[in-house]
Amino acid sequence: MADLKLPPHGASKHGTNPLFLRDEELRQAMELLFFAYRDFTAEPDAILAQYDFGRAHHRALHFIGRHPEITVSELLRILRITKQSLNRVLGQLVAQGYVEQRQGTRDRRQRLLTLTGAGRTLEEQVSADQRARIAKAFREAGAESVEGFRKVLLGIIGGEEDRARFDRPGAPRR
Amino acid sequence: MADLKLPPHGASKHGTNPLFLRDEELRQAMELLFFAYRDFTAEPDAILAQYDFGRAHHRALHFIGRHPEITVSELLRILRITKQSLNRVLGQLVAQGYVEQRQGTRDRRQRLLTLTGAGRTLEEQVSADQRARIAKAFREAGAESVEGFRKVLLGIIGGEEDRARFDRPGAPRR
DNA sequence: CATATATGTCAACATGGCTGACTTAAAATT
DNA sequence: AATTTTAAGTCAGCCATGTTGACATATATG
Repeated sequence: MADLKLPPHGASKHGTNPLFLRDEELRQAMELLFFAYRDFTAEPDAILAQYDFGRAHHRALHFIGRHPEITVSELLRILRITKQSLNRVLGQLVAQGYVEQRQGTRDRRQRLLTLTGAGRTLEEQVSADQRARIAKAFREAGAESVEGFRKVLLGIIGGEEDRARFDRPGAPRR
Repeated sequence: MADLKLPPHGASKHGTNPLFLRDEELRQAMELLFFAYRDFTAEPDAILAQYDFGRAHHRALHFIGRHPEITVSELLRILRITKQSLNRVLGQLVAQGYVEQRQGTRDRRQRLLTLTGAGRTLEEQVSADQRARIAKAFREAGAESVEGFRKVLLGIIGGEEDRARFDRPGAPRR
């Protein structure tokens, strides 16, 4: 694969060889992901900077918000970072009153994480632009396109565990 | 927006209030983007590490590959990073023979960037998993879904300039 | 000729990843 | 009951990649 002899990647937008067309299609998709993600994160990053927080804080706020009483290990599994990295961020969020830790009852080793009121407010504020951006894109693209968007992104996600997070009750079974 | 009183973000998967349903839908989309991007970048990052390169190098390789003779300022505009950040990365790629710089002919201040053979080989290798991943997702989701995926991601991208990059000759005009 | 533009460079700093080593408390196993 | 495993936290240091600010050079443009 690495030593295929190919023309410059951008060279055959209108080429006749279907292999090149396919490559062009795939590389366009890569770029779509890059640009969308770049613009998707720009605004939240700017708002967070005012709180001396970064994208890492937002990710923690988001997933704690979505899963009240989430355990530290589950959060680590989702974010795929080390516990040292997470603890730095989590410590700040707890110290500044955005996240609460409670000892688990079934397993008292666990520290269950939940947003405080301030935490929910902050998350709402930080994600407002992202939600508006997605809403606009969904509205413009239409319901069918939204379904396609979901299907393709699900296909890109690697683990069955993570895909299962998006099972929808009323969705067509395929 | 920040002081709306909402239940925990994950609380109303089957709720009856359409506002909550909408919020849930939007937040799911945010997560889809997060997980897809996380898994999309994991493999390339691992391969690049063997060359003592990072994701920033990959982005440069990708866009130089897609746009041979791209100028530094155009690359900066795409990546939205400072020229100091780019130069660090670019310097390494040039020093190690993956990227060539040529003086522009029309404007001799410009340094036109192009991948060398080694650069193309490296980019091919690093992006192989990404292309395979997208190809699999496209294949499983079907052509209609791919169209929807494109439309939604285009809607997420902010600037008209960047959207124009994806104009397709044969695409339906809507 | 004066000014604006494209590029490069030096220095210092911040964020958020990482590894490795070690601790504590509680659960699970033997 | 003793041992081992697990969940979480901590300290120390490293690295990649972003930032700002100041300044330099060559070339294009008015």
